[in-house]
Amino acid sequence: MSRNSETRNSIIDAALYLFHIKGFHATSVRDISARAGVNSANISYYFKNKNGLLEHCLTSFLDEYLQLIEHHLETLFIAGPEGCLRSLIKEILAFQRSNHLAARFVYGELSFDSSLNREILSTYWTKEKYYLTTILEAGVEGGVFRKVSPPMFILQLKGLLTAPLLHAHYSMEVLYQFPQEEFFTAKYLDEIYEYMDHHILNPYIRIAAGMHG
Amino acid sequence: MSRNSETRNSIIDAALYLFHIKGFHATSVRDISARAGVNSANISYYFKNKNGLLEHCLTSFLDEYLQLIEHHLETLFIAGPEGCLRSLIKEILAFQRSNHLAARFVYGELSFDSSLNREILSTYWTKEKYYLTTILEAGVEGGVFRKVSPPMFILQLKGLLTAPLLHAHYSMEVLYQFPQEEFFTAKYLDEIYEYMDHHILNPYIRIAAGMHG
Amino acid sequence: MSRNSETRNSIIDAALYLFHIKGFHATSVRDISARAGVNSANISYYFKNKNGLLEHCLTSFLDEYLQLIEHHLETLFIAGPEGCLRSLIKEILAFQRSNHLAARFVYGELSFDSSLNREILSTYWTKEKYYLTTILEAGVEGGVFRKVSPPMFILQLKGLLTAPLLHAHYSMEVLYQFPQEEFFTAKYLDEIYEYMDHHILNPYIRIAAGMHG
Amino acid sequence: MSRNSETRNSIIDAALYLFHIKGFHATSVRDISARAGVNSANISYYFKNKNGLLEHCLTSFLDEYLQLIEHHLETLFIAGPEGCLRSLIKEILAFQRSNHLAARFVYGELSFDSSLNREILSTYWTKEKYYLTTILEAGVEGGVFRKVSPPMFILQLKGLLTAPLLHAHYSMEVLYQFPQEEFFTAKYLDEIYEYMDHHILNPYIRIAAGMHG
DNA sequence: AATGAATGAGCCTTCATTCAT
DNA sequence: TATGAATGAAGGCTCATTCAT
Repeated sequence: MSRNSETRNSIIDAALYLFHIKGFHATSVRDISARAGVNSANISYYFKNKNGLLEHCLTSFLDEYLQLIEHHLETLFIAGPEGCLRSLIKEILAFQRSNHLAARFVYGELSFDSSLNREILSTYWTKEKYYLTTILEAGVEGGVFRKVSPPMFILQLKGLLTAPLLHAHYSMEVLYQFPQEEFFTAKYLDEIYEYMDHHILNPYIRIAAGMHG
Repeated sequence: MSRNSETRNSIIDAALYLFHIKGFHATSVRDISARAGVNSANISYYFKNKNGLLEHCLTSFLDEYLQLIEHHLETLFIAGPEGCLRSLIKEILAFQRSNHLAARFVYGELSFDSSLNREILSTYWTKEKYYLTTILEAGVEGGVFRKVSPPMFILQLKGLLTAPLLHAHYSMEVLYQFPQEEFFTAKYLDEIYEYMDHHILNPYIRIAAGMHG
Repeated sequence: MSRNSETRNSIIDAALYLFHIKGFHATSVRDISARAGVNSANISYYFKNKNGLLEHCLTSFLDEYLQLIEHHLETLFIAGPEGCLRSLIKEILAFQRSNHLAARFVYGELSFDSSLNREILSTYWTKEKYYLTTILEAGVEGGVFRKVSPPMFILQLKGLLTAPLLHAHYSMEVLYQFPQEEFFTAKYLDEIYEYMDHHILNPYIRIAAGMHG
Repeated sequence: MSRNSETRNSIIDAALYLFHIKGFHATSVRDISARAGVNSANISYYFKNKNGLLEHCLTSFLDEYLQLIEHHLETLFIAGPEGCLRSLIKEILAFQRSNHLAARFVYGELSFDSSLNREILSTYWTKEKYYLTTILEAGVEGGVFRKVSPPMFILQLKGLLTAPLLHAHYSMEVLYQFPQEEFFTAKYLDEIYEYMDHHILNPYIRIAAGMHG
């Protein structure tokens, strides 16, 4: 039951794709195994059951995501709160773009109540919140950020960061914006920067520095 | 097959609740009929099938939502683009709060690919986009709004407006913000106003008017 | 879900036959439904699941069996302990013969450990033991029975009564005795009577009465 | 494929235990291999398949059992029919007690119809019947036994001998008799002796000898 | 001698739906 | 209008078994 079997990987790939397209509950293990080109009993073999496969998809995505933030936090003292937050946002967008299958599915499936999800996700999001709050408070203390309410800010930031994921169909088919394209991400990043500039940067400093219009 | 049978209504209530809790695919027709206290054959009788019930839930929510915008658009010439947009945002938040069962489920289910959804939803969202764009362009033309890209703005606005819905669990269990409480909605509205002020209001006018910090 | 649907009855008949032939675990719900000529979902519909069907077969057999003993006990004061026990044995053999499908399966399946069986069966057997012990003790007190140990006697009696069931194949294919035939039952009943005469009847009374050689 | 591999033995032990607890069909190959602490492919390797393992368990038990009777028959001319039968019964009870895992399972599984069982078992039981009949007929001819019908007697004897096995749960949980304890076996042996005395010993001889009350 | 990977068949159950009443 | 009976399809999962190593 090696961690790097080809069968195992093909199952994960198929699952990510189908979960993201149809959602977890609308995807059958037979769907997954058919797409992976393997026998469906392998899902039970490698992940115990369908939920185990879900759990693996969730945690492996979230592990990487948290590591990204964690590693980034180390730059807080070098880059300062503003630089740190700015580059963090950039990297999160990039990360979501390169992992958009998992990302969309995690955020989508997340809305629904499942004890499984809740237990797993709470842990991750609590850590994420802690990291973000740390950056914010450092900024407020140093006078570079306004005195924002961290939860309120985090919720809005999350809304902005995940909008291209959660409204992907809408974005593409109604707005003709294609979140997967590099061009879009660059533009969208600028928008979030601008939001950030006006919303949490301390205006006096901003004006003093003559930054960002 | 009257439109106002008690049986019919109890089915809708049960469906909305369960769809929003577990999602469409994880909810069985028996779940719904059990919660509604009626025989499951009634679902076929009133809505043809499970998809018909879904369709009804989607469209009745979206109908009301679109009407809200539509009616609002009529105030465009009286209140002006800024006032119109401002009060529209307020009403959308209020509408989502009082219809949060349907709202959360519509946006959640929306992420997934289903020919049904696609057909139904595209029509609505296209109209919504048209209305919002109308307001925006009126504002830009009148000089009260900056020259923003409507799609980009709409996507961000959507992200902000739906964040309390789509990240409801996260909001409550990690951030301790409770989107259903009136207090929250009021505070969140202010945040969006502030975002709007900085993000699309023409800065010269803003400064001239000495408005909003 | 009426208690007397034809579908329901055909399922029970098929189940009893197959359980007794192949045993519970070797019988699939498809086997049962195929033999009953109904859709396999009906098993779930009428008995919740395969275990529920088993449980029904067990309890309905045991209910009838216990009632038989219970009704019989009422003759204790009329027929006296000896007559009562004698006719009880006769009726049990007759009952087992006319319900041999259920009987063989209940005693056979009983050997195996299943929390289900244990819970259900214990209650019944405890009652059975109580009834038998009542008869025995009445006989001992009245001097008509020897001072036998009730458990020991009951175990042997059980062994004798169930032998034609539990060793049915052996009986038929090796010994050429056919427990289902009336002739066999009559002969076997005599054998048990004889065992009873020598084994628990008080010898002094027996000799005095000049009974049974 | 040596006959005495440790792996092989651990499989047999695990199988005997699980077959006796859950029955053959309720026991999976994985259950067995897990309990034996070996890879489940070993079962194929050593016994061809699950049925082969069953077959081995049956035959190795029955071989030993038949040998026991066979060896015993040699004492017929020394000990005489009564002594021979008496000590045979004693040894069968002892044998069943020390092999109760296999014994209970063999008799339990025996009830069910399986071409496998039938083929295997018939041979053994036929031999057993032959041996027992030989003893009986020797006794009848010598005047020490009454003219009993061998099949009838064998069936009853079998019922009595296997009662503690086949009604093991019942015996322990309802009657509080524990067949595995030495004390029980001794007491039970006496009971069977008494049955034998009254049931097949020629009464004149018995009275003349003044034996056994 | 023994294993882990992989399979196809089959398991029990639940599903959405139909239909006579 | 509303129901209970019944169904065929599909669900997730476990099974005994094979095979290369």
